Amino acid sequence: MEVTPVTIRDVARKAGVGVGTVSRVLNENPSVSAETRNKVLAAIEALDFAPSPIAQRLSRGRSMTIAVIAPFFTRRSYIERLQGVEHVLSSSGYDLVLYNVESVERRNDCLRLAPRRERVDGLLILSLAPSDEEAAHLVNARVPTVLVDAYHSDLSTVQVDDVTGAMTAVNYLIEQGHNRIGYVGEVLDDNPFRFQPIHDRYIGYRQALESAGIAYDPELHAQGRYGWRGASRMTADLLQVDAPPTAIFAYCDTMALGVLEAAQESGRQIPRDLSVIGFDDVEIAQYFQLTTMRQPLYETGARGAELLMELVDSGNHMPVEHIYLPTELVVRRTTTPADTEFE
Amino acid sequence: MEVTPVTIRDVARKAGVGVGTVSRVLNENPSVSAETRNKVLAAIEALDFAPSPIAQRLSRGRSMTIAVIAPFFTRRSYIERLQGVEHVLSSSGYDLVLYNVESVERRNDCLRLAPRRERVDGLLILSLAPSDEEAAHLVNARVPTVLVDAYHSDLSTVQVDDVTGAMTAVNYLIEQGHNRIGYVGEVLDDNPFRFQPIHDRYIGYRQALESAGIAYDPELHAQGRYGWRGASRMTADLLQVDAPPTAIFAYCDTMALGVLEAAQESGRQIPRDLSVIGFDDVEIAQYFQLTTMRQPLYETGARGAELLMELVDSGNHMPVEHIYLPTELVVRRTTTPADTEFE
DNA sequence: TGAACGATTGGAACCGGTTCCACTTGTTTA
DNA sequence: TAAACAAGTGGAACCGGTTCCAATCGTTCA
Repeated sequence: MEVTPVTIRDVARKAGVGVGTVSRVLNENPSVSAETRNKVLAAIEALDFAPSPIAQRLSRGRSMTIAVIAPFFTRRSYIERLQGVEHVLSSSGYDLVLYNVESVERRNDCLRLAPRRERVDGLLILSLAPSDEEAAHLVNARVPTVLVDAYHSDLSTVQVDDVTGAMTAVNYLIEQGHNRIGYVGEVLDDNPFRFQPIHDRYIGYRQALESAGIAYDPELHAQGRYGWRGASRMTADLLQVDAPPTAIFAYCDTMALGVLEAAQESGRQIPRDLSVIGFDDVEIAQYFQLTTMRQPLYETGARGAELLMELVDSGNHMPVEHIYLPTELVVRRTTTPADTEFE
Repeated sequence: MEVTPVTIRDVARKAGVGVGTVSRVLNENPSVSAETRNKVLAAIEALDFAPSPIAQRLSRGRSMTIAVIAPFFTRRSYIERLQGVEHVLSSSGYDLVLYNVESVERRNDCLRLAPRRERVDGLLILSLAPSDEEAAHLVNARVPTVLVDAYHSDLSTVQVDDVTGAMTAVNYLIEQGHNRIGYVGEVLDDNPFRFQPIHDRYIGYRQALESAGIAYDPELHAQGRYGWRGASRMTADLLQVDAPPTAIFAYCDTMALGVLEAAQESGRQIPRDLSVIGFDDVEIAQYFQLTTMRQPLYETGARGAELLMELVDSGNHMPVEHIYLPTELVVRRTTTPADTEFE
């Protein structure tokens, strides 16, 4: 018994109508009489017919597919954004084709090749900022594109204001009386994926210090990779300088975990001896009672997908839009005023 | 300036050949003379032509698409498996269409609707065990299907032996001299997604106790949901019974975190007062120095994808295969022999 | 009463590839 | 020298839908 591919013509024959009529029934075209519609529906039922999405795509000239390019590594924040994207896309009938970016070559491949032809109706890029050349290529190919957690002036974007977020975090520490505030962050100069927040949060840190009249001390600024392990090593070094920091702002919650670990290993108590503030508010931050900047991860993904849907529906004829979602300071138990006396 | 869709016929005209020849060049059919091939390649280059994947799919009768159905929640373990899947698929030229399952209805929708017609060439289902009826439906639709982290006798599967894994974990605790061993797990009787490990790890726990001659004590078995928060609450209760456990086996690392938290809140020191062992070995387990059963998450995903590729290439004519990957006990710092004296 | 009109409907053409059959040309075989 | 054969190529038919144009038929309007 072979699988018999039932086509729209089989249905037409069975129902005694033309193929156009069957197609109209499938597409809920109102100009079909109730009687005819019922005949067709009965035939569809009897033959267990389902239209071929591929044939529909070819004849409609739309792929009903959105490509999502994401570096989903191991990091929680990418997952949460991806969930927001998936949720919106799945309820709008588009297929989500996932391209994972795990190397810089693949990043470049994806940005160059994905928009080729009518392969996809839209492109949603997570966290990867295209170069001017790449952006021009995307615009030129007329593929509706939205960037999430990344910026380019020529493309619509959904982001969080990382500069302001970082400033808020550092300002909070300053308000608490800290003035030796360390920053444990990602490597600034070598950023092959072009992650925007790496740059912006550092800027926010610098600006907060500057506007409070605190001099930037390179000794209190550590850069490195490898998540919490790296952060832990960097923090260990940071805590050994002559005038160690009384507070540390970490680039992300994962790195904040490393900060906490190193602080404990150096015999410090949190928050008495060191205030720590993270960024992202991923789930584990709650477990550690970590004070952090919440950024609406799921929402940026969802909002980006919604924007992309609008862009696709408009035939890519919408003005470029830059959406910023607010961050929020979440105070938990890893921060405290400077010089607090504990019993 | 409109986007001009360049077709194979434009290329044929430009190169002064027939469309069949262009198609042959595209598909690297050897029966094209070098001279003709060069003419065609030049025309392709000149027109910046790229074949339409959709048209290829329609005429070839293959969608070059694999649907991945996954409950990717918030849990790290799903992500790691998904990464393995993505890696294999992306290097074999198939598109990965992601269906996230976040509710039981969506689970049922996906299992019923996804295999409809030639929508996809293959189906990879993560962690969701189909019912007999659903499995029959899948077999009947002749869609190549592989289950990862789930079992059904009629479908190929890639799994870890959870029963043995759990036994290994509990046996280790028994060898360490523990005989009051608690189990903090997921709810057994109400398992709407039909997650297999929920059942199997419990069985392993029971079998390990039984073969060591230790009576199962329902008071030491807590069931609940909501990740570490739930586990934390359950553990708090468990530690208040008359003869509290000296060791706890947690269903997964996330729940083990809750166990650790509750133990600390009850004033216990880990591992002196309570040994804790988890399952999965996700990244955070290293941070906590958690003793756990490592299961090869990435590898199960990758292996499942490879198996699916073989199945697809064979035209779905391969015998059903059940692959088991080994688990491994990873001893870190949350377990210790019973009655150890610490200075 | 005849023309004009709206509601339905059939089906050819089309979307952009692949594939197979027929045909040409040059070479080898009997 | 004719027949057989291989290599290379053109193009119609096809994949399974959608869409548009033309045709039919019962009404409505002048």
